[in-house]
Amino acid sequence: MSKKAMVAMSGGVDSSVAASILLDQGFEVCGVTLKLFSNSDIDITDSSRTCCSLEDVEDARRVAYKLGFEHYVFNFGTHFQNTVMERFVCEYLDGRTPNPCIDCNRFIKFGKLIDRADLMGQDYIATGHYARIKYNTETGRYELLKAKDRSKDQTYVLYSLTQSELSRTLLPLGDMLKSEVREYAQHHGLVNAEKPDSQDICFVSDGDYARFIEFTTGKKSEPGDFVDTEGNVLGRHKGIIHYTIGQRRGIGISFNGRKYVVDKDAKTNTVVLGDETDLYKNGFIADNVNWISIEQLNEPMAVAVKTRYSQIEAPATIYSGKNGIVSVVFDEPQRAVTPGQAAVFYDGDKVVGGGTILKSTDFDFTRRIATPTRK
RNA sequence: UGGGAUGUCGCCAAGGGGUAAGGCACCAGACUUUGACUCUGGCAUUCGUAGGUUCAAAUCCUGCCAUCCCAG
Repeated sequence: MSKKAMVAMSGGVDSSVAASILLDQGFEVCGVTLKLFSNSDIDITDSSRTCCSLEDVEDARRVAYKLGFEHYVFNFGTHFQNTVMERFVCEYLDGRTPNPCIDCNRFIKFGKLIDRADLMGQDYIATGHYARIKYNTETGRYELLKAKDRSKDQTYVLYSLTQSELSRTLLPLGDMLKSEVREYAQHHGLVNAEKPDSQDICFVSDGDYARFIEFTTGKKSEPGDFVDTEGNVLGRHKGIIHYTIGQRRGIGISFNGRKYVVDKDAKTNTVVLGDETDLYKNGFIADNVNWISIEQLNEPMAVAVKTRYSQIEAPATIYSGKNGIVSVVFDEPQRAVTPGQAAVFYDGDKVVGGGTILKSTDFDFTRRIATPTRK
């Protein structure tokens, strides 16, 4: 009897091709599209949004119909609001910079969806992510590996997957190039073969996430002071949620050269501006760590770290600390390490694990102590 | 009121007779399943103002206006 796989279908090419491939491989496939919010609830009037719109559901349904398998729509709206959206807003208000896509994967696509798949007697869930999962017989652990198509690799947003989630997940596109996926879609006459890749935060219209936060909380963000690294006031900012570490544009004040947001302080509602060189930090500490290739970090380990989605990883050493905290020391200082963003540790192609950046640190090599950069 | 200095894009700023550099800011694209960064492109028919000299003036001359500094 063939295994059952439930494919999370966004309506885009990737997940559609993933479903088709599983069918080729002999799985008993069903498709599911997640309804995460309705545009009108969150003040989106632009009907061309590419996530959760009616067109997307229709695209997924048409692919399912063409390939001949069942298609369902699950309404995860409340859950999405209580986890992804809520956290997104709170994080920004606290002066951090969240990555909602990672939360969505953790809580929705691989959390809630697996629960639902269980109820429906499914053996696996599958998605159109570009990454690979392999079982290592020596360590007895499921490993998350980079995709064949390095330019599309999505291991960064999947670092939070647990062993049990990995054991139940199929990622059929891990060994394919994006161009091959598009070709496949064309040969099989899938309606969305030419559909543009999705991007930006799905629940925010026209990229104005600050407006979303203000709409959700019903409050305008509080203007405050821009200060330099010495604490001198340089001007007024339009609310701390509008800025993130490393940001240059939108400051609205001209200086001799380029200035960047170097730090934010939610308590004093202050945004610190400085030069590019002020952005480089020697390390950081992370919490909420999830280990994948190892069970736990017993001794310092040399890894390559990614502190943002589109970034070349940097060599570093990770040390385990108290309460599951991990401290990371870069071989070379790295630019704009931002609290709230995910840090993912790699050992070659393998994801060792990852966590959330708590704060950057300046490691003083002469004193051999890691100190917080600023308070 | 004397004396001095300065007025070139929203900000800073080159240019000192030959037909308006550059930086910042801003805008638009590209890149991107987060926020950013980055990249590419756009951005003064005009140089406080009114005249004059010249083939030609932001650049020289004159008046006026404005701002700043020093005196009293």
